[in-house]
Amino acid sequence: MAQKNRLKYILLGLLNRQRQTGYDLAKSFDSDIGEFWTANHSQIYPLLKRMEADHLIAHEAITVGQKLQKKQYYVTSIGQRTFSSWLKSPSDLNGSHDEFILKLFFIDDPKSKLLRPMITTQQQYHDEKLHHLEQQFQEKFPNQKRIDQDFGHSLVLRHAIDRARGYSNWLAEMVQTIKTE
Amino acid sequence: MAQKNRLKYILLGLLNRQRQTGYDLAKSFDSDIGEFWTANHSQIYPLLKRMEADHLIAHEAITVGQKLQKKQYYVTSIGQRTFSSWLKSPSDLNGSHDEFILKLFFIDDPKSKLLRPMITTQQQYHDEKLHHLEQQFQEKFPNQKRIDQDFGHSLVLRHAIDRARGYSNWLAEMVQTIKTE
DNA sequence: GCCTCCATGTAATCCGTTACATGATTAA
DNA sequence: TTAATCATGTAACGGATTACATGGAGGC
Repeated sequence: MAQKNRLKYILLGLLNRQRQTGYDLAKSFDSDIGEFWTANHSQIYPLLKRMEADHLIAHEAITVGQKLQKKQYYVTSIGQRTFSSWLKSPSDLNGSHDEFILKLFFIDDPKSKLLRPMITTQQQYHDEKLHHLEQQFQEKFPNQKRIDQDFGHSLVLRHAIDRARGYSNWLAEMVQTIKTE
Repeated sequence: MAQKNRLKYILLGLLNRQRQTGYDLAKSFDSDIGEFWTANHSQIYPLLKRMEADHLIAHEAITVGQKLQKKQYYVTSIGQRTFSSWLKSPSDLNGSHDEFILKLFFIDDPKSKLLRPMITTQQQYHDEKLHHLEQQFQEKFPNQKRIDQDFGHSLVLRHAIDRARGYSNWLAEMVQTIKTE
């Protein structure tokens, strides 16, 4: 296997909100979800077929006008269980696509019981990561001379630290937002 | 084609610093560059062969001990031109792997003439992006009611804004750092 | 009638991960 | 002598992009 097939869960999540066609799903990646994830229709259509074969979704054929057939997909009960167990599973963020963000996107209810444990797990991870990065910086760039030797690397590492810090702050803010609700 | 084969440029960049083996290159992804990019040896070895066939790199066979042969790769003049023209080309960051960061990693000299134009291009991009995201937030979440309806989405969008803002600040700081040198 | 958008697919190709496979060197 | 590390590869598979391909609906 290559990746984790996160797209499958995105489609389940979107269909869970409302039944729609492959075309509609593809459009979502031009707006909303496209802010942090990409997918093409050529990837979506075959996947929908596979998901239907796996009984995660099903479709209803709808005729528009005289001839045009469109397939309106909806999530089966198996699909719903699959999706919700994915939401509860630990998120691995391997550098690029952030699975945590993705899961968060599908938590519509601010009072969801899932939120708090998800966030605290993520906080642990990010605190460790931040600490690791700061340690790396200390080790690799203890003085200005080293920074001048490896300038780009120092900038990138500093950026990674900034980002991790920003992430941590964002998580902390989120906890506050939930607390007051 | 699928991606942009950025790994090719990473390998060129690393080899440009010092000639080394595929094994050494693979190790880099466990430390330094691994902070923001991943690659396995099973991806690296075949790619090195292809790059050699394309005359971007060449190797010298070295015998260690009695039998062990290792291949020490180095960049050819064609490879050097390829690498430097990549450094100068516009960076597209399609959501996940950030090519700008990657390029920055290879700018060793804080006085490099490449830095300033690279940064200003990136600043334009990010200012636009930040503006776009803020506009999106205004449009989609004009009041608390909307936020409560689509809580996860609002959090994710807010995070994207935070991140873009952090990125912009980081770029601005970088300009300052360069200015004073 | 024509253009835009809706709607659905396949093919070719490349990228990337995991697993399989082998063997040499070196230091404890 | 044995374990860790060095060193290099291939195979299988799935993920993702680009291009190719077709046709209907609806508005002007």
